Amino acid sequence: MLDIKFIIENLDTVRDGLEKKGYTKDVLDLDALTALYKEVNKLKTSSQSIAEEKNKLSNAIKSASSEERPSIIAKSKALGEEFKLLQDELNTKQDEFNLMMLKMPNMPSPESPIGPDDSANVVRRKVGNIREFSFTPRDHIELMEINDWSEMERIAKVSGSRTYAIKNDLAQLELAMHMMVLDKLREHGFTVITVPSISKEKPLYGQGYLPFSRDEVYHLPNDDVYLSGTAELILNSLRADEILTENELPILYAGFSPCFRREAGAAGKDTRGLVRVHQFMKTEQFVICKNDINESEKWHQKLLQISEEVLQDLELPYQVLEVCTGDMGAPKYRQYDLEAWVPSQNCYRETHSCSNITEWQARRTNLRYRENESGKVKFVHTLNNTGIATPRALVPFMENHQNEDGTVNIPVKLQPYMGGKKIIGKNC
RNA sequence: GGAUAGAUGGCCGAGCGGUCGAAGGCGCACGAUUGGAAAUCGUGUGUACCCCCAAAGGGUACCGUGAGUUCGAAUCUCACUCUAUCCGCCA
Repeated sequence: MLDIKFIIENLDTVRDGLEKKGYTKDVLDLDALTALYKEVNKLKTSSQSIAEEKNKLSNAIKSASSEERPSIIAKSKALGEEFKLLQDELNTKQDEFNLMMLKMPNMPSPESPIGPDDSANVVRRKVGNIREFSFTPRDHIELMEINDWSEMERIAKVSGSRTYAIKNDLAQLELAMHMMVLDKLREHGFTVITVPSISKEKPLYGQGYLPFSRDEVYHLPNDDVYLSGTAELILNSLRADEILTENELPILYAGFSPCFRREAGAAGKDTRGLVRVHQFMKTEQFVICKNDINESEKWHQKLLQISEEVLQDLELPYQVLEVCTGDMGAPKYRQYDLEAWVPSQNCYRETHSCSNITEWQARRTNLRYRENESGKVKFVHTLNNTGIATPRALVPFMENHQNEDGTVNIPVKLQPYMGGKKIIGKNC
């Protein structure tokens, strides 16, 4: 959420930001928003002055004589009626205003490339060499089949499409990746935390998932709860409504959780294999820091660096993509995606998404801190980034590290988490 | 699933229709005292919003959430949420 006062004082900047993010006037009308804000304030002023008068009368009653009492009560009662009418109108307008504010996206960073969709994303750098195969490489599905690493067809019968079951060394590999990343994050000062995948509705508004994309999230109507698509959802609301001390910041969470996504908008995309599934596991990096753009940009770079280290430790070639204004989601100020090379698709595929949200989420969750020097209460900045997400990360992993006989090499950094194994597969 | 108890400020805790934004304590900040500190004493100590160019000032709301009763609600009524304990079930 943005600050309404900021919006009003910087109408042109905000209009420009909206445009860059792909919001046209018929989606979000700033003139209507400011007019509504003024109307709400007017109603507030008049309803508050009635409340004031009413309070005065009520207070007068206790000291009034029994003769004056009935007339004061009658007066106060009449004011009460008037108050209620105004209050109803105010509530309606206020709800309308709140909804509009919930729909306002964050302003993009001036550093972000400007463009309407992913075609305008900019490759900032490529790291690692794309391997030249001396044989015809297999895709990850074939590799799983020849090594007896999966039960893809059978699990589809049990659990439906876009689910996966992997076994033997590959199952161990999946968990090993998370352990490796959690260890790394702990070394960087993160608090390792495992969180539920069950969420009430409110955190979805806090994160900025709602009111934007209800279709994407699983809803369990019997209990009116939702299945979380990322630990970010939970971690973002974990400290909601608190006023932290500045000394507590930054708060660094390494959150592990199963994640659920309906993939409603991805029909027909990546239907086979491990790239896009309804349920997966993710270790998430989440940062809560001071309200200072230099501070949060510093953390943004730090998070990016950590996930680059992860891909480097996994010895995967990757590129750093800076996401353009039109392709980043509403909550985001600035976003990088990391994409690892997938030989069978002859392209880079997203493994990490690293975002600075600035205070946009904190305004929604009402998460603040008291500044040491000024004693002022300010909204925190939040940031999030993937640590590692499986099984997707297994796709570039298997394909890049495969040998001609179908075995897969384990990079040195991961070997301790694989019981010292240097290579996995049926033929080794 | 069944049965009880409960939800008050940063924390503990009183209040059970008006004088309550809320006693008292702890904590915290500032000041006095001290060579310095501890102890002691004094003062202060929530958030959001509205009016106001701003400051000063004035006002409204908030005692889990939402509705209701009343001239007036932390206090009474209802619903909901959450927490604790016991029983049952269970990885």
